[in-house]
Amino acid sequence: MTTAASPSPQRQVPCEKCPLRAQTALRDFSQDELDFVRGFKSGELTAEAGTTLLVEGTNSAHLYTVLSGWAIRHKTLPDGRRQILNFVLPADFLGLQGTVLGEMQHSVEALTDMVLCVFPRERLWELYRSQPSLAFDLTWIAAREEQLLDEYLLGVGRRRALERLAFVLLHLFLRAEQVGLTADNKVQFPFTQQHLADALGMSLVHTNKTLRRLTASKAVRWKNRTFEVLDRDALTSLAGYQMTDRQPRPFI
Amino acid sequence: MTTAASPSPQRQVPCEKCPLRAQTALRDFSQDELDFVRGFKSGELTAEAGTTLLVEGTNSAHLYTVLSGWAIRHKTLPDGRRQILNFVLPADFLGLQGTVLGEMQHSVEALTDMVLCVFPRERLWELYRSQPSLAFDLTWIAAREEQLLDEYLLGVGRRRALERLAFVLLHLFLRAEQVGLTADNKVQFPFTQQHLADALGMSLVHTNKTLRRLTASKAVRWKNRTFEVLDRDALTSLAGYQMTDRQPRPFI
DNA sequence: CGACTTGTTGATGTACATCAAGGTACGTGG
DNA sequence: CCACGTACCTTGATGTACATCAACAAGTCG
Repeated sequence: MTTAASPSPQRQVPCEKCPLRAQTALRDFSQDELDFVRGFKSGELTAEAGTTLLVEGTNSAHLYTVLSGWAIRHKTLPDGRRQILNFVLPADFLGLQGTVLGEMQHSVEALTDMVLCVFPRERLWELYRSQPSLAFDLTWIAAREEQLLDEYLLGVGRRRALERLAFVLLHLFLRAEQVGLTADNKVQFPFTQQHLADALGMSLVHTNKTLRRLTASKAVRWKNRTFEVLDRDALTSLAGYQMTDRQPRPFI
Repeated sequence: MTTAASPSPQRQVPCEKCPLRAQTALRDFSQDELDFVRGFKSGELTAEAGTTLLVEGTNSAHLYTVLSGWAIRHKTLPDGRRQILNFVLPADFLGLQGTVLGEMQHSVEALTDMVLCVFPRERLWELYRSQPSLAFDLTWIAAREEQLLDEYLLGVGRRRALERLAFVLLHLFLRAEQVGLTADNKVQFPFTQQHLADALGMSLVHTNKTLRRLTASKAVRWKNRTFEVLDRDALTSLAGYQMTDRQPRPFI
């Protein structure tokens, strides 16, 4: 029962001062876009670590942009086996699938305390009518997510444990770096080895053994969920290759 | 060197008589949308079985809607291991990822002779400016694709061989049914067990053994790539559950 | 010319031996 | 108590090897 670690204590951030906007990896908005988004935003949501933000099988009236914090997107089989589909970081957009398909087909769970920007789903149509560039961004976001899933599917389907682990850790590190969550080639990951196992489609024990093999290679360190990249080239080569974004990333 | 089996011999189908439009599973277009699409369409592409339509790592100037035929979307690791990301059927849309992210991150290969509707990628922006409903459809399509990948990732990561196979076969059968490619609970699948193996993330041998176990269950038959569902409930239960679309499907 | 035989090839089916990954159990350490 | 580390055994999945079977091409014979 920790209290949420909001960036600025209990005051909503006005869109024009959105902390995400400082990120170099994100594209700039025009004044018109900014005005629209300000009107579109209906509030902020502060969620504690452990909260389930979206539940598989339910409808959600909202769309979210993550302002701070980490989450996972996951699905669970009837008998409890769980697959983490991907990790959610600041600037990520949540809930599109629900808009489009009715009820959510996956759940989202906060790994840390989070702050999210909230948009009312029923007004999404206005966005499409009046803001083609933002509409395009939403498609962009969905397509990028799809690309990411392609990559993960390739990994889970065809890569061996060590490559798969190296790939996912490298990818998470790069994403964290993009949004300024790294320092000194280190990140504080908010997840346990069990989470990693669920993302990799492997058992906890095997994940542990593989992680041990990986650290033995001296390319990385893992201590108390602090992940440190010692030799980025070595890690990249263990992972096979790395994914890169080629365009400034939009967000809403 | 077979000649393509076009639906109507060498004559381009006008959009208002698009054969896909007859499908009940697809939504209707307004006159305005129809007019736009007619102008947007730049031609038709006939591709022979075996052709690679889109190549990982290259840019493509076009977007496609599949009018007829089957294809696979796949990725390959440097050492040749291949993962089929999903199967492409009539009414599917191809190329969005490329628009949005620059070069394609996956390849698309025709499994049968195909006819595709071609749209110039550089005019996509007009669609967003003047046709918000079609823009929304594109987002819908991307989100639905994402949902599908979620499901496949869950399967490859967490399901056992038999469930996974049952799930994919059931899913493909249902998709084929939606576009009218089944009769008598039978489909003529255009792919070999090797393709199935690459989609499931398993070896050919194990796929074969698993397929044998599945047919032994009397729920399905598989003979010369003809797939027959004998007991849909049994198959569904082996698969765990089935995916269903809840809304009329758009297409462009 | 047409029917039959032979050779080739690609897709399957099955039998091992082997190995990567899973599962259980029981440690440690914060 | 929960996350992590490891040992030990089990098992699901792989890889190799080889047999079967149908489709198809080429050549042969009546």
